[in-house]
Amino acid sequence: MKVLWKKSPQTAKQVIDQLKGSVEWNPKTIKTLLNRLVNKEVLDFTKKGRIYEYHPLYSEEECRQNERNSFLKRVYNGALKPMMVAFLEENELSSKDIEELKNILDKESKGEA
Amino acid sequence: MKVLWKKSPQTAKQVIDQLKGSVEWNPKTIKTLLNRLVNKEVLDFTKKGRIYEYHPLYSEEECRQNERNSFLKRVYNGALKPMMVAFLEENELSSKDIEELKNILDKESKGEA
DNA sequence: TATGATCGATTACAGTTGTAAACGATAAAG
DNA sequence: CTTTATCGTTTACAACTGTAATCGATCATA
Repeated sequence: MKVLWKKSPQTAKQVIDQLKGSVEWNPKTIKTLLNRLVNKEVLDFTKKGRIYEYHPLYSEEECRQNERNSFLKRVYNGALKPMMVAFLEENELSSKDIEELKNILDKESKGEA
Repeated sequence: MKVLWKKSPQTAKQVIDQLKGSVEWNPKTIKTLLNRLVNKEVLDFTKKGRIYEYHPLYSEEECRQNERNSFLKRVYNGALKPMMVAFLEENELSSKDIEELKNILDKESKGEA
């Protein structure tokens, strides 16, 4: 539902058109979802005549941060390293990515005396 | 609900006792949950007389793996490196952990020629 | 101005989850 | 043997989610 993160504000019709092709939802369904997101206070809108322009109340990065924290807590009880190890062990990374991650780790170890 | 991962099999009563203190659920509630987990085929049981001993059908690590994959896909569209970077940037790691992670990364870069 | 298309709001309805009580069978206690 | 406590099973019910149709108002069109 967060086609609105790519561009905002957008009217319901615009959102529906965006989603056409990517998912197979009835336009009615999308209206309902927009409505519910407004009720949950994650979207807001401004009236342009009788038409609403919707816009997100939270950035994609804010949501990701929430997701990261809750995932880490729920699945790993907050233990970061074991989680990192598991991800590293089951996914392949390009050597470039590996270098970049090592650089970040280096910076971290400097950050704390 | 996965006190059963720590020790299994266990009867409903044992599970209830385990949970006493950690969470505030009515024993009835716990029975319901056990039942639903059996229906969802994530728990199974063997009858000991009229009492059931429950045991998990999937290991904790199997579930974690699922959680990891769905999280990575859902929140990061499967892109591992950005996810790693975000986790590293918002959490502190001990220098020991940092070293260990770097070692793993080293091994990975050797693993692929 | 009457009519049909379109908007957002309201209502629908099945499935899942949180939280538990009621029910029927059996084992334990008197 | 009767009463009571204890099992697992079934039923309850509200909130939330997936998926949409309907309704009342308004805008566009004939």
